[in-house]
Amino acid sequence: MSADNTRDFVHEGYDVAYVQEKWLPVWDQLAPFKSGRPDDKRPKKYVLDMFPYPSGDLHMGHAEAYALGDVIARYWVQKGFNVMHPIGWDAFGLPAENAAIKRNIDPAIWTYENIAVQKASMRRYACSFDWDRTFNTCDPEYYRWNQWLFLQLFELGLAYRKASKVNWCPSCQTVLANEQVVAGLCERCDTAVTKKKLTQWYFKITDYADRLLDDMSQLEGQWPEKVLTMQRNWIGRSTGANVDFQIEGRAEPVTIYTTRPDTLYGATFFVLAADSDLAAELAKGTGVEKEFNAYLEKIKADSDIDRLATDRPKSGVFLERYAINPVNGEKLPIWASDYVLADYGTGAIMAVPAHDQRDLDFARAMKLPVRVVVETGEEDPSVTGVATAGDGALVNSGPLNGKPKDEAIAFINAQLERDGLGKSARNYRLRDWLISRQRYWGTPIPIIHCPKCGDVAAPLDSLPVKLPNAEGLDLKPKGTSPLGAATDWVNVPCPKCGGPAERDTDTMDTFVDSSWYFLRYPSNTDHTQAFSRESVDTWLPVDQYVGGVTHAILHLLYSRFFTKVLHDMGMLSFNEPFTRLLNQGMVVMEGSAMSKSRGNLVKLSDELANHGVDAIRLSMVFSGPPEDDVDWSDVSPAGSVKFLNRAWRLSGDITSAPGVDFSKGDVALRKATHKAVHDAGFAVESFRFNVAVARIMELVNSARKAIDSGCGPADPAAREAVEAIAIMLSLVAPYTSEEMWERLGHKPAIALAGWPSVDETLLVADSVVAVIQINGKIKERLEVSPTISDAELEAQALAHPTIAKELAGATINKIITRAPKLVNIVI
RNA sequence: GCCUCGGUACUCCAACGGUAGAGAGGGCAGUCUCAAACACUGCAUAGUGUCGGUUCGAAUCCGACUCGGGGCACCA
Repeated sequence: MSADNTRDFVHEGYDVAYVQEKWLPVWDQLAPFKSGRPDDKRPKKYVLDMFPYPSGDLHMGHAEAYALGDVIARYWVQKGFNVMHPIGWDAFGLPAENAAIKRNIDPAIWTYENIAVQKASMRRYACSFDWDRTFNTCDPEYYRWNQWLFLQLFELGLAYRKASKVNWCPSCQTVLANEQVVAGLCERCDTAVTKKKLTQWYFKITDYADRLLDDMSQLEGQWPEKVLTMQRNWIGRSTGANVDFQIEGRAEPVTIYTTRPDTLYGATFFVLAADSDLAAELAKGTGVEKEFNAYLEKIKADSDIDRLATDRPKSGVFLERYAINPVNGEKLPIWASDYVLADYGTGAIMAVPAHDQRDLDFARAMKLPVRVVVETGEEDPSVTGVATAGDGALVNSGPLNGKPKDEAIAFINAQLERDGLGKSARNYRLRDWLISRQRYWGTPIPIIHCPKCGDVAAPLDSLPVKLPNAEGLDLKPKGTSPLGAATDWVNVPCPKCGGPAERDTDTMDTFVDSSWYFLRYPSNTDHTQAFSRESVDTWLPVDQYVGGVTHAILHLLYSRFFTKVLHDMGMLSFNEPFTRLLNQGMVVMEGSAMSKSRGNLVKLSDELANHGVDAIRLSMVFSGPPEDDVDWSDVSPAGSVKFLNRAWRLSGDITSAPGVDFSKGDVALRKATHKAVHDAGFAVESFRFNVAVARIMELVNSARKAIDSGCGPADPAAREAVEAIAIMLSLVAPYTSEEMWERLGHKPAIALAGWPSVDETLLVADSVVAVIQINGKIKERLEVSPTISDAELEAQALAHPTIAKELAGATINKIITRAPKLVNIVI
């Protein structure tokens, strides 16, 4: 038996590794994804993937995210759009610094090496990025504009410095923004966060709280509802009233914030945040000063984790002072407790234990009175221990008696305002964004501290304020910025008075870098400005943003904030940076997140080596809805390889020549083709990529059958089907489809072949199956014309022997007919 | 505790209020082979978390419950 004979039994496949090597240089040369050529008349589409942090090579998570983003970008290119699909690197940050410390090398070297590795991997992964638009945030040409933007915010009063108790990560040895503390732990390293009093730089994002909240109406239906909800929660707007209470023995009144001014008559005590200045002031000189100080020490030692425990008993100290309720003159004992937060509202509250659970818990712990002022019909809170928050008629409340909640709130607000005792107010959970970091590998804050002139902006012509060379600096975290040790760098003359002054030694939170990077891609090589107005007007806002839900609050909120600030500065014409958002899920293994320590890590490089790029991309896209997690143990890359080979073999079977007139082809197969193209396109546009792939698979099956036992390989419809398969497959499997395209007699690049146009007349089926129901139960099926009338279908149904038999002797009450799909006879 | 998304066959997942099964994985059988793998063909898996409601008709809409994921959680 000769080798030639055996080959007949071994089905042909293609050499994945060879094909990958074959096409890359061709694509480099053709640059099918270059955007913004001057004569480009196609309408624009900005498709953006969240840029990666360069920590080592790409992993499975990247492979999923970039596969999905690529399907979208390639789809719009096929649909005739001028797509900008850029990539860059979010290259500042702690991992580089930690790696540098460990290996005693410059973080810059580590970072740029990793970027080179990732970039090469992305190219091999066939990402449709426009490589002429890339940049890294650690390039001085980029972070210079971070500094410029900082100074603009400084000018506007939106960047300011204040001393405050801040979140401190003892492991990272740096401060953290509120958003970076998750359940009391450092977002990055899961270390318990402590508090530290420090003078730090902030961005005044709270000035934009209302707009960040209200403008979300524009994003409704375009962003995942989940993300919008998370942002709303995070901003946490509440409406209520500020009310002034006199304090016995103090000239100045104290203002409290409440969301329930209607319950003012139900206040039975008054609580100050124990760590507030006012609590210390009121405790001073009283008999309980010692006790108060001891309490203060105790709560300072408590971590955020302790504070967040839900079953934590209430604690506090009675200050032996009294506040006067402005509406009824009652004396309310003043307590200091840690259940009131110093930095929310005014750090002081009126306690209404009957209608607030926290106040009730405190009242019960301290044996303080409870007075019901809203009749909700529920049981007495002082008995049940459950505060009643519902609506009802007010009681024990003077002029408010009998009014329902909303009316009472309006009434009391008006009265307080009239009497000068208070007014309606809003509060937010959102705090200003702390941007200083005590680390090396970030953007230096361009401020010079002068003993005479104070905080002075670095002159614009001195930008970028470059990082001092890492060589010779001790980068080990020690709680103060490593930049402080670079004395030559730190000591500069004051730009205002020329006297000796010092640079700010902190660097910026890397979220500053990522808050505007999407504005830079369109004019990434313009080093005279942060971004060119013209290019931004052309390309922005981003039409489609793709990234993980982990950034639902941090990055997306900050980017929206920056966009609004830049809009107000007249630099942007739009308010919201990302028109549409897709959050992809994570890649997990056997139900849990992949990690080295868990021992369930799947290496992307291994998967690519075993199955090839296309099969991995296909597996990611086909695994399920994009927003769901992919469990790698559920997917079969081998199955993807099998399918790609099946599709590829079709391209070798076609015997007609390119350009053949499809309209002469077999109608049945043509219908299958046009339906698949129509449905797959619709599925892609609605992010149901797995369904789009299923439609392609169906067409592959139909084409296989048609070629083997139907119209045959020479029929024009066979070519039409296989060309459509190749083009649709090009979104997911670029190598395979390019190879198919060549075998079909076409020139590269298939990426620019154009999405097949759909002939609407071919979307109508020849016949459909109608069901006949009796009382909603299916009894028979009829093959009918899709254009059959209700009357005709009904007549056919009633005439059907089985139906007629079933109906014999029965009274027909009603017949529902929905031609051409069903008839339901109710008896 | 509050908010939110989800529960469909052995597995991953489809299904404008109208035939529960598109597609895939895994399984079995056949064709091919000396045999196996590949490939091709065929087959099976009666299953919409539970209870109720609306409807001629509910996986789909409504309510309650349950389980699972996610978010928020002393924010007055």
